[in-house]
Amino acid sequence: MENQLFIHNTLTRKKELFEPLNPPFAGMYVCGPTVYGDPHLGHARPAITFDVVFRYLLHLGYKVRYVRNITDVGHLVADLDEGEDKIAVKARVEQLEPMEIAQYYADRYFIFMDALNVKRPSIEPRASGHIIEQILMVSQILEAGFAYEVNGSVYFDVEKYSKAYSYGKLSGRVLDDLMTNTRELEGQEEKRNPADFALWKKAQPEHIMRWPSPWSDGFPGWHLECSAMSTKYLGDRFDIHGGGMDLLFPHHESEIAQCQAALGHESVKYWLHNNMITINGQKMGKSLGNFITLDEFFTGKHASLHQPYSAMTIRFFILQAHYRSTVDFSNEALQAAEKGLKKLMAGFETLEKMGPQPRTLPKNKELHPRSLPKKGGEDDPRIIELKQNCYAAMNDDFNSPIVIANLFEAVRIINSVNDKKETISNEDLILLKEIFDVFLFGILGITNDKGGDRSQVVDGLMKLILAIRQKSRETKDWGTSDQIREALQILHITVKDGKDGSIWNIE
RNA sequence: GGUUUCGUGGCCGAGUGGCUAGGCAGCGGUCUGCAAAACCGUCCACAGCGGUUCGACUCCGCUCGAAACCUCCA
Repeated sequence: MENQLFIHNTLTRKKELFEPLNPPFAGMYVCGPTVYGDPHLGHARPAITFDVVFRYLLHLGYKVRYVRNITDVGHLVADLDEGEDKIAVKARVEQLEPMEIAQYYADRYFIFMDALNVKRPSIEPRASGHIIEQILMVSQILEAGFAYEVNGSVYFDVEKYSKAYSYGKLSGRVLDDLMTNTRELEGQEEKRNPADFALWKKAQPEHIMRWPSPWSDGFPGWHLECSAMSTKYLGDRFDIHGGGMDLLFPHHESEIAQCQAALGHESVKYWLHNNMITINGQKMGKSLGNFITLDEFFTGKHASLHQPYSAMTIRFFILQAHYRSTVDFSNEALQAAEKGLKKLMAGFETLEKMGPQPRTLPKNKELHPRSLPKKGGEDDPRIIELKQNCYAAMNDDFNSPIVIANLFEAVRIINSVNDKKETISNEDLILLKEIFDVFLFGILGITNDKGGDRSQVVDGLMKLILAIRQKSRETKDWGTSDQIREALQILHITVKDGKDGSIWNIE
């Protein structure tokens, strides 16, 4: 199978063939969270999006180094580069060390990402641990002549940079517009141009988070950490840089400028951006105050939620949309995702129960019409096609909705075979199982998160109980059999009677 | 105002110049002690107006509407 992976590059706005700079290695950097609040649904989108990218690249055999930062310093509360550090503000309010806040929320982030089955990246560097690298980069930019120092602060000279390179190439912005349209804000008088951004800020006396530098005791500007850390861990040229679309400007635009100025060339080959999650048509975001935390989703404790939703429901919900589309949150949509996922998992369980079957030798002439005739010993072309479709979908800019649609088609075939409406070969069963293992579990990262209480004891008890119930059914003692089923339902154990006995699962 | 992007059936959400997306919900049927599940069939669509074309939901233009970014945000 040829795996020609095409990915959408924001820089060119086209799908491009993915050719890593140094195969079989692939480097990927993704902007991680600023740890000053509980992770919400919006944080889940990029984490899951790039988790799937990570998993697929690994599946294709690349040796991937995936770097996702933790921002624990440098983001200012408001008013551009003037103002207070978010984490410091939170620390003062809660009477804690800033690092205590960062640690607490970083831990919370990891807990919830683990629940969503997001693989841990190869490296998760923190901005506060890379002050030296950031200072070095400021020096490089100063030496290159694309920055200037004023009163202990250092600013990037956008106007001068624009004469040599293109500031705005990623976001499609024009410098003239930026200069005329940037708002006049307090504390901008140090800058030569409103479009300039801070590389290093001198700390005011009350500012808690501060580090010594050649220019002042201060802290790094908020675009710098990603440039410094990506360079440190992935080199001055690497393959993929990802993040939310809301970071396109000014964050990623400024990263490009910083690297170009400091290193003399751009460092990123492919820029990937995931779209936003909306609620009532608006972006779910911290600043709008319309976000729902992952904790609230899992517990159902939020006014907008009709019920709790499991981590896998959230993951599946996000993967049902393409990563470059907005996805609108609603209870209806989440419930549909929950049911769809349940159907998919039930289909897989059915497949496992069917297990390897002896090949049916004489081909039944009365097969279901949709079951295509098979030549001797050949695999079912539909199933081969499913597998090819899944690869084609992933290779087309990670089109997870199409992969899922094909998995539902696989479930249809499985159920149809289970109902004895058609027959497939042992090899086909194995191939179907492989498709689920590779795509649903391996690449999309779905896990079976139900039935957490299952143990050997429970399995044994259930076997006994269902055997007793089966006896009552055989004697048409419906009272007893219904009583058992209802009692089990109260314990959230659902029993379904099929042709070949009863099956059960814990809700 | 500028930049970027989008408007698909009851809801969510793919995709393509002519051929079924898929899920959830609905309707009819099969199966079944009942229930559930499953299977089969089925209804509902491409914002509006022009243009290009043998043919457009798909390309182009305009209109209307929506969002993101231009200030921290995933």
